[in-house]
Amino acid sequence: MGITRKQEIIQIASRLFKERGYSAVSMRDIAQALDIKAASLYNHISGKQEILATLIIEVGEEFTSQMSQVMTASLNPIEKIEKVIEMHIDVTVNFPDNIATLNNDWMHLEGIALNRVVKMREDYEENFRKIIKLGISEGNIKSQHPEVILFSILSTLRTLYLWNEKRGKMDVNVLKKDMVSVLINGII
Amino acid sequence: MGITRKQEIIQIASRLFKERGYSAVSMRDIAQALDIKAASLYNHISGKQEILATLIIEVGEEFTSQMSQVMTASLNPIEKIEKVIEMHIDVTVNFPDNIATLNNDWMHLEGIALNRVVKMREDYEENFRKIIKLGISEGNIKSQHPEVILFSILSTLRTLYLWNEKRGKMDVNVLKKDMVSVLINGII
DNA sequence: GTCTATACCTAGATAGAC
DNA sequence: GTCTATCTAGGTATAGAC
Repeated sequence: MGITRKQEIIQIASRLFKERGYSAVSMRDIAQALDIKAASLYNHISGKQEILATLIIEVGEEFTSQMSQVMTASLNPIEKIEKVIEMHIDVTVNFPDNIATLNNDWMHLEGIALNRVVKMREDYEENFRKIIKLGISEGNIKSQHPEVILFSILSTLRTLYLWNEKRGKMDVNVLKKDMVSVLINGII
Repeated sequence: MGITRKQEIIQIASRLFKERGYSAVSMRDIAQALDIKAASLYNHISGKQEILATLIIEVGEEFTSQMSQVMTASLNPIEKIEKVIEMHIDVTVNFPDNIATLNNDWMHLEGIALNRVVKMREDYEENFRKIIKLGISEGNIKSQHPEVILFSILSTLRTLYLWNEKRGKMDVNVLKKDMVSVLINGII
């Protein structure tokens, strides 16, 4: 009961999309990496768009579900941010290629898949923003532009996937501890 | 004495590359945005590769030159990091489209242009790493994995270009002050 | 489930008229 | 400096044999 051929195609494709981007990878490239001909791919997927939509929505739903767990947990804002950072590191370790494609190629989605993903992203940001604003109003977070805080943390987390060579040598739990420390307490 | 047709082509192209990525933008797209035919582009540039190389190297050299000024300035490590943050915000304001392409499409460069850009990037990171390590050894920066600090700050700075809608409403000097504060002192 | 063959389209780029 | 016309290569996708 290994993975299906469809999952295999999506896995290989996401690795190629990460390296070269969706538009620069052809169906022939994907097929070649699987040692089959391009035409054979169409027995398992409807087209290139389906590959893109599947792998982006897979990781998008993971983020959505994890974020909603954080939102309903009984933690203070700082603790929630810590959880979000740790969660983001876990998802990056589990779906590094999907995240690259989500970040860089979401705009090549077509139809309702595009709308879904844009909405997921907005909801995710809005939840994060709520945590930060609550922390500011409670006096636990510096009274700074919440957008600057949101952007700084989120852009670091979103590009974690680029950091695999160095992270590979580092224990995930050490990385979490250090990341939380740097992003919350600063570097001084 | 306005800009040349070549500069105009590169300007339009960089905006399109930012929005859709290098591979998804055709020479016909670029031509259409200039209200001419694709064949006419070749009177001003040798091909699509030249457009890519020109706009990436332009901003790459800007970063390189600005970073070397910071390195030779008589400032302590924390002050140097502040300067790098401020510098990065300035370059982002001046070259937002070039930075998007540098970040996302550098791997589509061919020949020696690719080597040059990869080296520029490595040198830039290495300079930043030196500042952080010196700060740690002098006791002004937290004794944490320097790579985590480097990565956190750099990934925030590199994706600043994505943040144009909100930044547009914010004064550049306020943004610099807040960014320095968040990245150096944290959010608490 | 994979193949060959192919349809149809769009890509980057060039030639030569104006 | 821009045009039309065109070349060649490569793209996504389908039909039908095995």
